Amino acid sequence: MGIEMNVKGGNLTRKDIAKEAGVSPSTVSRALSGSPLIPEKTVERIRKISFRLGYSPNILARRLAANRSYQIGFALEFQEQRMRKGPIQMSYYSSILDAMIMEAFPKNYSVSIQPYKTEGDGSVRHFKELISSRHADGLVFAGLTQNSRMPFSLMENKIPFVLIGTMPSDRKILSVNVRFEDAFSEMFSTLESKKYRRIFFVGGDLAYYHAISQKKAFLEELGNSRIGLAGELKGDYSRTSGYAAAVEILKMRRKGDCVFLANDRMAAGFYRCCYERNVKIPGEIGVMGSDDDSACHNLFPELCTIRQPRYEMGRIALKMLIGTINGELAKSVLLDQSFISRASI
Amino acid sequence: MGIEMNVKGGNLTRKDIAKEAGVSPSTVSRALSGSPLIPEKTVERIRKISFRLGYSPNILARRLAANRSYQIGFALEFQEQRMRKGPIQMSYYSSILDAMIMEAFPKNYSVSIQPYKTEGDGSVRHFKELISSRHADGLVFAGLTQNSRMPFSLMENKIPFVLIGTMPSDRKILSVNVRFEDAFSEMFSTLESKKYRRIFFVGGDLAYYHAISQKKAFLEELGNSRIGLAGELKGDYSRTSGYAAAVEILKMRRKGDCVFLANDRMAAGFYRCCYERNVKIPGEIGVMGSDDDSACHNLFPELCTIRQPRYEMGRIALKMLIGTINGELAKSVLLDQSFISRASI
DNA sequence: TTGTAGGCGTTATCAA
DNA sequence: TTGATAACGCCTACAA
Repeated sequence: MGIEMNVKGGNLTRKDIAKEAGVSPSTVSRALSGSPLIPEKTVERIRKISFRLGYSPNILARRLAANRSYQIGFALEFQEQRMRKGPIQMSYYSSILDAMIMEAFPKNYSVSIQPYKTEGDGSVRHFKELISSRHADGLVFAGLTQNSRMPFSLMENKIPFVLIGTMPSDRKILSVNVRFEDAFSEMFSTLESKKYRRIFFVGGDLAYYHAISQKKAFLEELGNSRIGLAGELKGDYSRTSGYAAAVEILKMRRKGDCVFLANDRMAAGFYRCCYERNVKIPGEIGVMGSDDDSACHNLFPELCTIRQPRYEMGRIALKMLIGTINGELAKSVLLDQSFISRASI
Repeated sequence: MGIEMNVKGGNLTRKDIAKEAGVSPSTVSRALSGSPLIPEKTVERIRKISFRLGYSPNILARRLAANRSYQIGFALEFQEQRMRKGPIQMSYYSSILDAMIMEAFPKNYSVSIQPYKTEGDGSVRHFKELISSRHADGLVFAGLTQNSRMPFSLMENKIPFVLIGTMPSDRKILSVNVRFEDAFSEMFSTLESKKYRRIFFVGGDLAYYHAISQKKAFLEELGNSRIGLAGELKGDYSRTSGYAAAVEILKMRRKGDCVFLANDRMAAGFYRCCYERNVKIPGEIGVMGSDDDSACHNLFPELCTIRQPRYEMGRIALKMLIGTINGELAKSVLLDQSFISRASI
């Protein structure tokens, strides 16, 4: 025999199980949700019947009764220009998402991406609706620009949320961020041991906290080292900006120089320029990126980088958020990055 | 003045709006869900009041009443070995997910990832529960192995679902797949025009429909061309298997040879080997991959490849699924790939 | 054109 | 230890 399910036309409900077990619907509810009131024997019997009939409680009803969606929204901005190609830059956030899902799964939460377009206060209203309509119990934001007022408006509206990679000026706002100092310090001592003398800095888009904070820490730790600053260039995290930086840097470079780019993507642009001009890495110039972006694991020689604990950040953010939703107190978290020495220096 | 919201302690409901507007709750419902029964004037008034009070219908109640979750599950297998790093290979599916979300968004559906572990018939039961408990109205599967019985069991259990990249033997099962022939045909004529004489084939993991079908089409179209088969190697889609293939191929290669690898990842492994041995691409050997994987856009020289319309596949799969859920008839779809000529040949 | 009332399937409270 | 029963907030016949 197989499993006999849905013999009945409509939906199977508690009632059906109750009838089959000769108990009342509430007993079924209690038995199935692990209430201590019901004796083990009854629980077992009801469980068996439910399994045999293929019954599982209607989650929609449960959610309504609990007034909770058990859903976490991962708010990601989408760009209409890139419509029909990938308006959400999902691949960039995939490891964070991965972490959030795996963290949510055993807690019976699910994660859904909430795409949004920034448009003044409209988006705050949008999120407020998301919460009050119970689409989600809370939100995780990643990649907000530093000057966004969003977190404050969300706060005022009592929306449960956690920021990833954006440092709020208000302590009460929950966030998960990284510390740059230790990784840079390790990077510079490695560079010293490899006899590098000067370093170029190619920064990221300063609209983001990450870029600002990274630059600050870079310069600070550089000051503590015996490496000299060869030059400072602006980038915007794009591969083309890394390429453009390379064009300049390759002109100015001297023996014993290396370059740090604010993310691996830009480093890939740098590599490309070196490839085209037949400049040897690390022979003629050392190259370092940041993020340990898996898309850059294809570069040769392997790119030396600073790893962001993105998976860990996603995991913690979700944990904090669920805690907050359940009324626990949570505190913002700062994680350490790690310097990954590879063949490009 | 700002927006006055949630002055009331509990939740704002239809009733509150009804009272404010001097109508009954059902009128509010109808007005807000675009029923043709209510005159435009009333609708407008109710809408204004709702907006002013910050009311939006409780989606949980709506879902319960409709007996629909308005959620689509994207079923992805996770690997416990890779726990704490990214057990779901999200980045691989990110553009499909991106597409599904954007397609679902305007239709008021949301997409949530449903991680699962394959374990005999247990997973079918898991999915059946997902549906009967109304966690999701339907499921999208990507990357099932060809010999999986899953689709048939799902079918028997009347679970609405669509497969991406797995060709079911049963016509009644909905799927979105790609045709290989035209792209290969174009590839071979390009190779002819570039005076290539022989080609190596490095296949993918033959557990997948994609790999089987790809190989078949490759050999067929090769037969129609003037290019010769230099050798056939096995791969498993991993970078290391591409590297291993390279080791063999570089030994056997002659002038006028090129190689096709079943995906770009393996091609990246091939590149690495060439880099290490200082073999020039395409000077000493031409290289082609498949998928147009964005993670391989960092390769130099740019990798010639065959593009999978992954975004389009995700979009169509979701459209088909929602159609099916709503009782429409849908038909499986075969999309064309496109050959992307780049500097590596 | 609008209102009334029953139903959706739970959970939780209060009795028994 | 169990059983009624009232929420939960919306949708939708059916009635007016």
